[in-house]
Amino acid sequence: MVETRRRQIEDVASSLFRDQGYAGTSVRDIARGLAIQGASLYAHVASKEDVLWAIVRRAADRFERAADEAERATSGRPADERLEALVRGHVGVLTDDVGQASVFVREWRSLSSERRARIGERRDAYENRWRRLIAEGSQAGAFVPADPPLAAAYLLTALNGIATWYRPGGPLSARAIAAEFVNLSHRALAQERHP
Amino acid sequence: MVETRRRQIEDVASSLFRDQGYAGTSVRDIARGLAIQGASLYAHVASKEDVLWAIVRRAADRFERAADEAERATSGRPADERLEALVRGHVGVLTDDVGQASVFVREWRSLSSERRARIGERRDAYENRWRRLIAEGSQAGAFVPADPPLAAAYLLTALNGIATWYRPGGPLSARAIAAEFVNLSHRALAQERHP
DNA sequence: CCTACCGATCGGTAGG
DNA sequence: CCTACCGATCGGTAGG
Repeated sequence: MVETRRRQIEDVASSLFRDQGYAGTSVRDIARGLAIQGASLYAHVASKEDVLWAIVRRAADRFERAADEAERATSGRPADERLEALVRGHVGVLTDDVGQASVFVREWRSLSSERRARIGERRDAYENRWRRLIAEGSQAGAFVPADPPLAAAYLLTALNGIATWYRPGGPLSARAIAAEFVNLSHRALAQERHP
Repeated sequence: MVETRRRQIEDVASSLFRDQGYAGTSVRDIARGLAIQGASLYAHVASKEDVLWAIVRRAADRFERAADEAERATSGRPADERLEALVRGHVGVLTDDVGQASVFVREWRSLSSERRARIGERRDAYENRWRRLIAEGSQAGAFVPADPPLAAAYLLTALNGIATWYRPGGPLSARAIAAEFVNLSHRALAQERHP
């Protein structure tokens, strides 16, 4: 099946791009991971950049869907609950496919300028969801007043760090990481409730 | 002066490595930034990797010195004060020379395996200082109990994110960033004092 | 998916 | 610091 082969290519490429970077990975490296000749890759893809583009777009889709779902499930709830859902969703996307997610996080700058601009907009829109929530929570008194752009950048990069060091099957389960990162993020922002 | 030219090379290279990555930057790109021929660079450096190596080492020196100074200045003080000093020092290193710091943060993986292992050790030792402080603070009751490796990873990558988006002369001063990031980090870990 | 191949660019050297 | 140059590798194409 054509789709399946494309996926294999993207999976192998994700893992190589993650380890060596896009520029540091050759078309022949990718082909070697599939046990085919370098030139044979072009039976399936139009260019090296197309592979990166496909990976980045699919990852962007996943982050957006996770945020949609988190916001849907917690709409109307207090800001700290909505934050928890957003964090949990984001961490889930990272740990479910670290290769893909880390390429999204780190290698999107290697895209050609037009494509870079396009996912740049999607990244901004995604980050804006976090800023908005932080602004709302600050105004509602649920959060300690914070600068929304700075606090969003702080949180998101803290979470995205997972893409750098997480290994499935390692000593830390995805669940344990999510639990701790939810706690840290919650405490960083949420107002203490004094009983 | 030989030292000065080396510095110019490293500064130009830092900025290019930051924007395009080490693998995505050619020796001729660096030379162009100095208005000399690509081959002329080799009158000053032995290899492209030597330039990366020099940048990474100097950045590592600065992070370690900042942590030494922070620990010296707050030794014997409560854990939350020591954390503040460590955060402030780390952020200061990042904002004082973003180019160099971001190469340290992101491009050290491009070093040859022997050198990568050597700064890997230094990075581990640096991260261990944070883990140790978090463990001590957790035990002393100054911090909400946290998993030291996870919490250290969370904090450090949150701070290191500055290397990605900070531009000197931008809308956010280094001082304002440091203040907000100190607050966020403090709240993420510190036990509330109930009056 | 393969073989054969291409022009461009890479990091780096020789010799001034 | 320059000119002239090198072998290796790069992304990609032609033609099966």
